[in-house]
Amino acid sequence: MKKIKYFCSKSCQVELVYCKDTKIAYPEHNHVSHYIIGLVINGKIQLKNANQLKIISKNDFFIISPYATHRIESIFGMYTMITVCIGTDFVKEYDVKSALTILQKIAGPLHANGLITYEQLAIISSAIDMLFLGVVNPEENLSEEISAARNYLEQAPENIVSIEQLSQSVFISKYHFIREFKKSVGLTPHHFQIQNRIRKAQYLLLQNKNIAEVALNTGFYDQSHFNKWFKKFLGITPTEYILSVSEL
DNA sequence: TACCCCATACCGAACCACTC
DNA sequence: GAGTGGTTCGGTATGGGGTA
Repeated sequence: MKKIKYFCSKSCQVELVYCKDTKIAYPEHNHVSHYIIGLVINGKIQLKNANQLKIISKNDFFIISPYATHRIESIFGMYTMITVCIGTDFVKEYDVKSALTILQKIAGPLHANGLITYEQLAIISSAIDMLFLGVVNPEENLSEEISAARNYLEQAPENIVSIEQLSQSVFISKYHFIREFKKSVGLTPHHFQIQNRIRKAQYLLLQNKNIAEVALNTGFYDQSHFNKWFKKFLGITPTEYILSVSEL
């Protein structure tokens, strides 16, 4: 089995990522429209979330709300982890039973192959339960200006737009804009834009578009730069990503 | 397709000044 | 003191070239 395996639905509303014996670190980022449930299968990771550092050990789980900026570091060596990403729309439109059915469909074979235990499956299920019970609520505390800029970068990350243009569009100075954006969103405008470009690229790659085409359609200058950022955010190259994806 | 290298432009953190 | 604008400068993303 490959070190990273992605399982996702056509709509990308439910996605499972299995990272096996890896040291991949994920830089500061957030997920704009997904809840994240992570479970450490083996080893330990360090999670920085809401300015708190936490050590997540074997069989510990964590839940990340949409827009919550976080970072994962592998300071304790190799780790194995399962991450379940559930779209906010999915949580609104479906019930916990639907989510657990999908989980069973994906994780069943992993369990059958001895990659996760029954207990670990149960931990993920209870975390999904918590999500649907509304225990986890995303915090939103944005000014109108920052919200508008964030929406723009979310909806059209491929557009080439400078910080200056962006700040002018919301009628505040660029210096103040960068400060306020980072304070509210957790990432600088540029990082947030790149992150959303990578998300869009993931989606386009699943539509069988070729890598060079995806690079250009997501606002990157060329494939070389696209590859660099893709690997920085996901730990693997676009080709490795395509090879590691199984659709449900 | 996946990397690497390097010069240049741009971003953003830190600091300071100004206004209220 | 808080909020905001301006400046500086180091870091890094970009642009453009290359090789395997």
